[in-house]
Amino acid sequence: MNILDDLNPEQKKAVMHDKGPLLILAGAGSGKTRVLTYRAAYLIEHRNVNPWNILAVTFTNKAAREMKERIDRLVGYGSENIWVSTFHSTCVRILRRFIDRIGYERSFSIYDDDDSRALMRDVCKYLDIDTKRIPEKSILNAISRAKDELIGPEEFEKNTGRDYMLKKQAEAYYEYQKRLKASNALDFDDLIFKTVELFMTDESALAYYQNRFQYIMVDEYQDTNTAQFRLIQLLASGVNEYGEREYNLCVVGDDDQSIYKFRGANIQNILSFERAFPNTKVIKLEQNYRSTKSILSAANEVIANNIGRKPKTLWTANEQGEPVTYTLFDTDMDEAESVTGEIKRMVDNNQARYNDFAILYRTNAQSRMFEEKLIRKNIPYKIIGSVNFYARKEIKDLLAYMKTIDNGLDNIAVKRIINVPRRGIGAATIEKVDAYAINNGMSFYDALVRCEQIPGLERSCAKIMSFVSIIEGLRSRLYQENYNLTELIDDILDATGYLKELEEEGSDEARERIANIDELVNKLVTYADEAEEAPTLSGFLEEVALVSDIDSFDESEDYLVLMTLHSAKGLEFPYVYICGMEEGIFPSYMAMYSDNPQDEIEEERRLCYVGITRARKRLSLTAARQRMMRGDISFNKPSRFIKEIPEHLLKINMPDRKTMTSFAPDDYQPSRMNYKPFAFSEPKQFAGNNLGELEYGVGDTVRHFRFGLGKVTAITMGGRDYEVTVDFEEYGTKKLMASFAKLTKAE
DNA sequence: ACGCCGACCGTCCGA
DNA sequence: CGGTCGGCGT
Repeated sequence: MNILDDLNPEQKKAVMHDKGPLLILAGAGSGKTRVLTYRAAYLIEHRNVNPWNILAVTFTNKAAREMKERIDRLVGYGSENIWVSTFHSTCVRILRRFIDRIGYERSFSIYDDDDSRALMRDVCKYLDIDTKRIPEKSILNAISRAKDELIGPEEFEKNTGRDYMLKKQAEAYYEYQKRLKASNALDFDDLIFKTVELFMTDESALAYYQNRFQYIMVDEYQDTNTAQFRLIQLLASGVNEYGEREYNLCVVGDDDQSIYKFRGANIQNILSFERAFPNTKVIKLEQNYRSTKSILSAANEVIANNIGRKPKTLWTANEQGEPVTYTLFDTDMDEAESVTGEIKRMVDNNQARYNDFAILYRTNAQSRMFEEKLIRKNIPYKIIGSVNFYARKEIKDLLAYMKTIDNGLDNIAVKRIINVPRRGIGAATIEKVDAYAINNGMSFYDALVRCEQIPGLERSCAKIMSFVSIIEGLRSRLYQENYNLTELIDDILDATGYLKELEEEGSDEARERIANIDELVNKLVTYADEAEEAPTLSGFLEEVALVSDIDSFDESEDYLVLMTLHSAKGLEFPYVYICGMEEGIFPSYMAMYSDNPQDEIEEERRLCYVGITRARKRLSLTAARQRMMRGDISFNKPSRFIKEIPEHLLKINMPDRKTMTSFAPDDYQPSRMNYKPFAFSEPKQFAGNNLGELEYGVGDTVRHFRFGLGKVTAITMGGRDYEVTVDFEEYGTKKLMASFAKLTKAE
């Protein structure tokens, strides 16, 4: 076999690169996954590298799974020993083995956002922090950013100065971290942070992994944060048998696709990689294999508006293809109706299947209108990232039972379910137990066990004891022979009366909850069947904690998929719709009016670039003049990103309905009153600017009073008016302002 | 202790 | 608009 045959020269160089740091700047669609997988295969087959010594890190489980499958197909056997997983899973695996060295128990819980918020609520109450003035969310956010930067509570406090707000946040950070520890729990950011901490404090643990991971590959490197960079740097800094540092680290990224600054991604990681790792070999992959020339040119034109990027130009040998289309609708409802209708028509005519399409948007809220239309049209669809399955109440309740059984120290889990279903244990009781637990340095659960010693609890104690005995009963069964996890969940549902309560309620909502519970049981069975090691409760909880919605996306199933532009990163589709191309939506209002609009608009633009480059054959952009947002009607201008695509690449569609009016004028500024960014009660800003509808579109023949007959070749918006390009039979091509030219449609 | 209702709020993106 | 929280009545 020669796997090198289907690679271009640059790709080949990357695959065959021997030792030392390698930075691959891989443009969108340039075959970076191919390079990574081939490289892994090449190392194994041609350099005699033991698969055991290779680590590949991705951002999503889906990407990890796919990479594994592709390597599997390339190398016969042994590939199962390659460690391919996400940053978070990698860290969990490491911590499960060594976290006791930094004072946690190896059975630690993983807190999701909800759990973290519940904990922070407790913390704020305890510290008397007025969450009206300092919302929990903002504190959690500050902590999260700090952890991204490897800043612990001590260092955070040092940097607070005299700022009251920051001082309070520092206090909360301390207490939050203290309580996580007491609950033997880690939040998402801790997974990375604590792994770095482990490696910094325990040389033998670090040496173990440095020795194991002699070749490291990182995908989507542009989205790593400082903590992740440090983690990779530590792992890659092992020495070989001659005592030399080789830095066999291969990272793949594209600075133009960096779209996660808001969650701490540090673009410097890619921009200064060469400085961090001396003698870095840099390889650029600039040939795009995915998109048509039209689509790629549009992408290049848009991203060219960003300054401070690594210079590169993607090119493709693919055909020119159809022009990118842009359609401005009256309302978001028209937009959804038309897009879904167009897709259905193509599928009905057997021109495409549903899974050839993707509808992309900036915010999850935009999915609503589409969903309504899809249901009405009976189109099979999947919305990625709307309500996370594991965030549903009944699922979280059951998981909290499992966590309580698995890790009795997990105070948040215990508090969540102590009165679910209702056992007559109220807030007052919980408060007393909690205070007792804190004063006596014990866990909430241990305090429950000793509730007889807690003053003022005489009446509730019986109720508490019955809860404790349920948990103890379930826990003891876990250690029986032949007891499996499916039985456990059945026993939980049974012993707690959870299922019974739902069955008795009999409402539609209750039925749906039961269906969700069944789904959870299914997932548990799947987990037990597919687990690589012996299935355990912690193993299942861990898997659940680390899945994201995109992981469940299966492109081989024939449904239409809708998702945010962020979720679409790394995917491709023949036909892509990017909807809601409006100022205030995309780019978002937050970016436009932030402290640093320049930077944030550039990030939005990169997001736009990511979106455009998802399309293989056809890209359709849409916008709406008016749109329902949070119950109000808002009016937005078309997105600046539309204007950044040169007109010769853009085909402006007129919606079917004859209601075209002008674009909003350029000086049309969103209102900032009332924190309602772009909502107006009346569209009065349009008054005096009514240019009348355009009765013609691109391709139509029109008549001008002086130039005679001509064919419309393009319509763009310039400022306050349409700019119409007409190819006249006698006078050649002219650009005209629609409101002045008085063009009429000729038959 | 608990359920209901109305006020209020926060507005994006996500592992 | 939709979720959450606090107040109030039972």
